[in-house]
Amino acid sequence: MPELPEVETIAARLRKGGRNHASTPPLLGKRIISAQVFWERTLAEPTLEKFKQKISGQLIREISRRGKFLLMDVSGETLLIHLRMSGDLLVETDDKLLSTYYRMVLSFEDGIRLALNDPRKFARVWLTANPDALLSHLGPEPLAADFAPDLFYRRLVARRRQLKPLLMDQSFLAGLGNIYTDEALHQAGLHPQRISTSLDIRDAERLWMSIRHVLKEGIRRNGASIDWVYRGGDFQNYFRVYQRNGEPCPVCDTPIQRITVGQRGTHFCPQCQRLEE
DNA sequence: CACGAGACCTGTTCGC
DNA sequence: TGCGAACAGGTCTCGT
Repeated sequence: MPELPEVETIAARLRKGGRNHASTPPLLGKRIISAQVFWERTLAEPTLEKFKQKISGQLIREISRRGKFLLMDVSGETLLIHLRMSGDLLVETDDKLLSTYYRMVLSFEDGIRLALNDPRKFARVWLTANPDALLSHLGPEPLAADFAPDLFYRRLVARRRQLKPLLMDQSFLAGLGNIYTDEALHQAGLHPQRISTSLDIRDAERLWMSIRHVLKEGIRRNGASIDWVYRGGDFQNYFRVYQRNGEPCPVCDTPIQRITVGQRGTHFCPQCQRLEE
């Protein structure tokens, strides 16, 4: 489910509380009373015993995001959550029933709970004093002020790879997944299988702009909500190519095509995104 | 180094 | 209707 805009939306909701439809209290400044883990592999680090003991009584001091990781600072340590394919975080009160797909629940003071809902069980949670061990391999934040187009160009031509798998490589750039990569490449008019070294500075600048534009739009729409994992965003209504195979390209009306690139379903316009000039 | 296949998981949708 | 295959917003590890 979650790429950068979805994780950013969730982080903001946990920080400030839910706005629009679902009104939930902020977790910032709240104290954790206890933890329950229903699928052991969800907890990557430390052991279940140590985790329960260390997390109890902790105050949430800060909530942030790096790439697709959600970070919650507690005293001396950081709680990191990666939602992978089907994870979601729900804030609720403890008179609600636990869902079958809850893999971990943190109970806060005032009867508030944070539930990690994750049907496919891919999500992972870490509690560590050294979050950099997990985060240091990540590439730049695409929305950061110091992520400049010329830096992006240099990184692109430093490797010889197809654009789509390269953009989704978290060590190259942190935060893009299948949806936003397809959308950004379409907007930039670049074929997903175009080789990175073949780009000139103008191509790179266009792609830089498209990536940032698409991510900002995603955040503005509170992320995308598709399938049965609904979370309140509506960016799915603004997809130009993702899961729109057969539908007309919004730019030129050519039917959108679906191919497989790097084992991932890939959507593009064969007219706007040509392999060779 | 780059790439493909297979794992990890469960649920939905599609095709016969 | 039923049943298997394909597919799903991610990442890791292994072999070539």
